[in-house]
Order: sequence, then C-alpha cells, then structure tokens
Amino acid sequence: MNGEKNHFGETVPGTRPRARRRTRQRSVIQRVLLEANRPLSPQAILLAAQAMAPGLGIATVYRTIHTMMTEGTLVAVGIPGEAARYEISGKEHHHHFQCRECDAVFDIQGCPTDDLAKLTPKGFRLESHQVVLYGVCPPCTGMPS
Amino acid sequence: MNGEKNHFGETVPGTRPRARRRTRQRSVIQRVLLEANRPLSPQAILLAAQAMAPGLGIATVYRTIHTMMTEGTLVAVGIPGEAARYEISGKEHHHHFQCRECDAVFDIQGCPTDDLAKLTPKGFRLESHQVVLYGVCPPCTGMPS
DNA sequence: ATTGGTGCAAATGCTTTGCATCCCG
DNA sequence: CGGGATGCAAAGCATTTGCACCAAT
Repeated sequence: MNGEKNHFGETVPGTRPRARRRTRQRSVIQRVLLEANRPLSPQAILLAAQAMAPGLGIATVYRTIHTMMTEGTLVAVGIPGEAARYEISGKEHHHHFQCRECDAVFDIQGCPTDDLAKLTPKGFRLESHQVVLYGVCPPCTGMPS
Repeated sequence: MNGEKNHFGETVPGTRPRARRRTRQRSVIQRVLLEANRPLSPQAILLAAQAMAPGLGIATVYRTIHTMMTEGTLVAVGIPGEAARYEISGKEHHHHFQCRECDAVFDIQGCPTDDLAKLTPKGFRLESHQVVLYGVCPPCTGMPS
C-alpha cells in the first residue's frame, strides 16, 4: 500500500519521500483532548494536534483513539447522525449537551442515576447509560459575550 | 454516472440492462420500520425491505430516510461508535436500551423528564433529550427461551 | 406527455490497514 | 540492532449523488 509499483506490480523501494517523524504523538493527542475538555471528533483532534505537531497524520489519531478506548482511558460519545466524538475518561461521571445551532457538545454535571435505573425493563441487566440534552448554548441564544 | 461511455467520454444510451421497477418503495420501507418496532440501521432496513421487494436499492433506503427525517416522521437514534439507526416517530416519547452482547437496540418506556430538566446548565435552553441504557438483554443473559 | 420515484454505479467522505521507515532504547 | 510508533497511500465501507428509465397520473 506504499511506495511506487513497477510494471509487475512490485513495490519499488525508496520511492517515498522522507517524512518528518515525531515520536510520542500520543501525548500530543492526549493533551489536545485534555485541553478541549469536551468531546472532539477525530477530524477536530487532527486539526488541533497538527497545530502542535505538524505532519501528524490522521491514521495516528485513529490508532491512538483505538488504543485509548481499549485501555478505557477514552470514551466515545455518540450523537445521532454524526460521527462519534471522544473524550478523556476518568473524569467524574457526567453527560452532554449539544447545541442545535453550532453543533458543539458540552459537558454537563449531575446525573439522575436512580431515576434511570427505574426505567430498566424486567429481565434486562443495566450496566451503564448515556444522556444527551439538545438545545441552544449561551452564545447561540444571542447573549452578549 | 450511468451507462457506458464512448471514446469521447459521452454516455452511450441504452447500455444499462433493464431493472425490475417497483413503485412506492417508501411504503415497503415504512412497513419494515413499523414491523420491527425498534431502531434499524440503513443496512438492516435494506435487507428486510429486499425480502419484500427484490431489487430495491440502498439509495432508495437512504433517500427515503432523508425524506422522512425532513418530514419529521422518522427519528435518528445515535449509539456511540455505531451507525445511526432510525425509527418511526409519533410513538409515545421513549428511550432505548442496547445490549452489549448482541448489539440490538430496544425501546423502553418511561422518561425522567423533570430530572433531566434539572441538569440543564444556566444559560442553556433545553429543547429535547435522549437517553440510552446499556447492559444485557434477556436472551443474552442466558435465560431459558 | 409530464412528473416524480427508483436502480445503478460513480463519487464522496470517513475510517482502517499494509508497508517501509524512523525513533528510542 | 530490534521493537514499537508513525506517515503515507491504498483499501474498505457507508452514504450521497448524477443520470436514464420506469410508473402512475
């Protein structure tokens, strides 16, 4: 999947230009997620990370997301009809609010755990949950900044 | 995007084999969604619909989904890290439960509306919400059928 | 005959993967 | 030196779109 091919379909070595390598890109990605303090899409992570580490590739972002999800240090936040966003786990349990106007997702505090437990139908075992509120965020309601 | 092209890049008419046409595929798709009575992915809708109407294409599924969403007769249900699923709206307000084992999504009754309203931070305007519970469904807990 | 719905396939866009290379120990 | 991490590009999929053709009016 890399380098040029000769007439026989074989890879010609050494045809790829050198790329500036960066190590421990993972730390850059983690920093981006920590500083944002709200769920980000892979593309948003890429943009922010590239500002700190030019040349960082999208594949590294996805691989890091996958690794951290496996470790449990990152959690996915799903919004209907949109790409998943991700945020550092280990924070206090919380939920999210998405603005219909600007699409941004915000963390919100509090959780009606007990009330949700009551919704669980008989025969089902409840393990976790997710709540997403939708509406309009302060900037988009036209409030003065 | 269709038919064969000549050496000048022009479309050669009549090169596409005839397709069996079905009309009002929309009604087929609606029926699939109604009978399932739980959120389905576009691919799942396609499979079920093709059983009733062979030759029905994926494009029609997506177009119908888009039309119905615009009308408000269909709503998207988002699950983290997965493709959106869709279900007929107009039912009573409700939420969802996803089984970790088999990935199926079920409707559940009840909604702690007031409790959720209390979570809304100052300055935000709440318009709607979504709750997803995760766990294990009865068949997957190893219960006798 | 006209209009809208539809199948097909190409196009688009996001995510994953193969490979060679590079970094660090 | 060797193993793991990374950039790049191709591959893999899901979704959207262009077009011609069919169906119902």
